[in-house]
Amino acid sequence: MVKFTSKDVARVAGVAQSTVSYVLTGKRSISEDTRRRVQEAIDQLTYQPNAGARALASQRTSVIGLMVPFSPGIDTAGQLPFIETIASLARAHDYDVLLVTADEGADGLRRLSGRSLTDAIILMDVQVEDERIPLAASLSVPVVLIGIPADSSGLQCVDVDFELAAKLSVEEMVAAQHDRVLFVGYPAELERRQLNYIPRFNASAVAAARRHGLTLEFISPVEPGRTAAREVVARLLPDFGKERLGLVISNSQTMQPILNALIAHGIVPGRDVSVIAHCTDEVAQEAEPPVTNVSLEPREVSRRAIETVFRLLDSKRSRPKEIVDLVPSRLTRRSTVMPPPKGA
Amino acid sequence: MVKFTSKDVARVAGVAQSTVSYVLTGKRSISEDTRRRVQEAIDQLTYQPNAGARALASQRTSVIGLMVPFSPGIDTAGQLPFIETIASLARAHDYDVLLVTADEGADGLRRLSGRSLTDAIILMDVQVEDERIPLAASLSVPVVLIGIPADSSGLQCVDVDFELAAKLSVEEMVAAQHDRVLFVGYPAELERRQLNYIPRFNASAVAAARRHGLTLEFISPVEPGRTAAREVVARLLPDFGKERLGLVISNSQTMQPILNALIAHGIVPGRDVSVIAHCTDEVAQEAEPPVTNVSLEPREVSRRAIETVFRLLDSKRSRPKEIVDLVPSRLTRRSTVMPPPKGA
DNA sequence: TTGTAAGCGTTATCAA
DNA sequence: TTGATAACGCTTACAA
Repeated sequence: MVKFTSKDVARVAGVAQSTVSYVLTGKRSISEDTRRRVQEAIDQLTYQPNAGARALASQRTSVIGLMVPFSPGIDTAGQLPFIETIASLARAHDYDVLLVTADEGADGLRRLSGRSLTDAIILMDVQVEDERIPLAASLSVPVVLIGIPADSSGLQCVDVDFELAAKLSVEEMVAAQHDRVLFVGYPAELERRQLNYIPRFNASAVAAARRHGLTLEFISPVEPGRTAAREVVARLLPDFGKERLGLVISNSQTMQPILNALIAHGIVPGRDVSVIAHCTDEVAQEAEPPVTNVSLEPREVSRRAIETVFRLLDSKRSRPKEIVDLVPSRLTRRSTVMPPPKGA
Repeated sequence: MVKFTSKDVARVAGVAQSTVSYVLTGKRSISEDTRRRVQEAIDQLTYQPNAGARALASQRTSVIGLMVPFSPGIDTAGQLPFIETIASLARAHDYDVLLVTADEGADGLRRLSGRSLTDAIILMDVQVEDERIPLAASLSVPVVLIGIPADSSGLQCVDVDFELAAKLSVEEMVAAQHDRVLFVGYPAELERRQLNYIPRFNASAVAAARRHGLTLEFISPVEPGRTAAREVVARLLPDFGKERLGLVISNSQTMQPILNALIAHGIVPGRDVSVIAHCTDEVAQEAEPPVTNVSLEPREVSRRAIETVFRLLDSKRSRPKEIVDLVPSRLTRRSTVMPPPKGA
């Protein structure tokens, strides 16, 4: 397969090479006749501009770097909606996505920026103390964070509103008049990684509980999978029936195993215990049984991240002030929360 | 952040610009003294070569294109191990990964190749009749397929050995002396997409069953999620206990819902029914209950795909003959298959 | 409205 | 072992 250049197109169309470029970029007004001849030549040769040459001349790559938290023990399923949405929306803006894994760390960022591989970078799964953050703020390409670091100065952040999610969960438990609410926490691997949403979620839960005079307990860490779930449920076994017990399951991956473990002991969510999970609506709907949830909105988070990227790319140099953009959760009732007691 | 070029490095090191290039690429022998001075200048300026310029001059991008089957209704969780493995292994070879979604179709391939965005392309989830295939074979960049199209001429394919997986499943059911084996099939969306592994899996199952005089039934399509699973189990309900029934669950996503539905009816896998699933070992191990499985090996498939990519990149021009590389499944017993009857 | 030509930052050839 | 220098294929002033 021979590859043609804009010079070839120019020759066929009988114009200057620069005219071909101007037809393509639209940065100059072109007579209708010329435009047509050039376009015909382009079609005839199935010409496409060379990306490297374009990047070199224009200082723009039309590529967005996406650093994803692939590493052992990560919530594998939860990442895909982010990646998918970012890839699709980037293309809608005529950008491509270069995928790098978080295990490259700060060096990865240095590489993307230093080699001018991308015009902007999106960082997923930012940690509280994250070596990439101070670097990110000093790069020549704009960086948008998904997640919130301890110090986000100079950077744009987008994240799920974990505070709201925790608050909604607690309030729903309060409304259903529970004596005791347990927060079933995150896998040790996630806690170790200092994802700041964990303290945000928990602190907000504590605050909301205090406001309503509710006692809160935290079980943590809890691994995903059946074994850990069975242990958690076994530990609670003596208390079911004695009191109105509510479980808030913080992590998507531990939800179904916990439900299974409950059911295995004949404990029916919505009758013998209340369960609220923090997960996407799709996951909640397809759970067994469908579980009342406060939503995660990975697609909306991604949409806003991409939007922020393009805002930054547009407003070259006039760096907009940093913001933390939180996507609110909605609570959807699916009958795993017990109705308030008869007497009420 | 100022960006330095190899010219700057040359000035600082007191050498010609081309010498800097040669130090970096190692395509020329350099005196130890010069190399050191250049390296010091590089370190001092934290110089990194511009990717676009490099691609333009060298005709190599050091980027691999990965086309992934993101689209509504796809097995979201199952894709990630592929993507992750490919991204990591590419980096190990000093390549980056450009992610494009399959909804771009053949145009996406044309773009990657035509604009010289990538040195090679990996196509995931190839369909039987796939508009991208004839195009792929004619591109100037090598293409490796994950999945097998109707006509793979001129292309390298890597895939899970679905035939073997089906055969192992049937043989295990035969060994446990089942009267009747049901294959619980794939979601309609997957069947519609003409993924060739579906007929491969099913045909192999039929052939193996015939060899052993076993009757096979197929339930298909079966959507993922609780609703469809409950329907399937409800339909079978009259037959449990009357005969030795075996279920082979073809699709990872329908497995847990089916298990849940069985358990909800008091039907215990491994005692009242046999279940074998085709899924990764991780998923099988964490299922409730842990399920006997024939393995999917997404990481091994990805590893071989990347290996093939680099083989093709090395053997420029001397295009190796096309191959279909199948990754074998292993059967792992986890007690969801009933022991053979006492009398035996 | 169009053409000419100077870069962009590398690689790689040709001399030395 | 090293230095000049001509590509690489585009974008974008500067002229016309």
